[in-house]
Amino acid sequence: MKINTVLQALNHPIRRDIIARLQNGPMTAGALAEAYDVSKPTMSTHFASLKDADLIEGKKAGVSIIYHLNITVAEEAMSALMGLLGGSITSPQTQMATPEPTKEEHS
Amino acid sequence: MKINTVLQALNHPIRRDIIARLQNGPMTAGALAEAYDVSKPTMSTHFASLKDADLIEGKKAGVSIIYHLNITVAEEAMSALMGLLGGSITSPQTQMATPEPTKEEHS
DNA sequence: ACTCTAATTAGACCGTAGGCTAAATAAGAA
DNA sequence: TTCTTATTTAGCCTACGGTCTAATTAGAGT
Repeated sequence: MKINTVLQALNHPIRRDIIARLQNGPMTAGALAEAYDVSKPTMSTHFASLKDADLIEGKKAGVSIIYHLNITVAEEAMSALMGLLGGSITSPQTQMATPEPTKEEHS
Repeated sequence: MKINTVLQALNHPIRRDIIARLQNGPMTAGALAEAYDVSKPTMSTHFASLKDADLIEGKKAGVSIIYHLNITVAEEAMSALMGLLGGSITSPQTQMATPEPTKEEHS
């Protein structure tokens, strides 16, 4: 799971809303597309973005495609974000930090 | 707290790394800037993005500016993301969901 | 007042994300 | 096979994000 790709995917209101809807159960691409006021090709790119992040998966069902959440990756993303944002809760910041001497590769 | 702005802010490796560093304690803008291989003005825009999301706050200290994490907003962001990604863990998806009849405003 | 340092703002450039319409693909139905 | 429906791909356009250099603001010290 790449946190970068996941955050990229979450960084759009429609895509977040798709995730919220899929919490209630799988839906076809067409049914999802009807819920928003953008064209179907545009929705298709949103699906692609979410698939790219592995947050959703699509199964062919006849002529339609049924999308469902990928629970595993959603959980992984959560714990990664907890590591990022929640780390401060347990270790309060009292002292001034000093910068690393070397130019690190940032994730 | 606007989840949109927060995710926007988190959607860059340098900005995530800044947050990670500030977990260890406050740092000046200059000290943070030295840690990455981009220009200081570029770093300044990253600080602005994080400030816009209220994830960090800057205090003037003489000629420098000391940035520190805004724990409150980080926690709020976490619970918002848990609501988004973690909702499926408790309520498993078994049935096919039906689309909402009205074109809703998505958050 | 002048100067030095720290940080931001201004302005420009480039790449990519998000949107559209039109065309292509895939699968069932006639 | 041909038609129809569902979805994606292709091509294009616009807007915005990330980066840079150069200029500007703000403070502290001399």
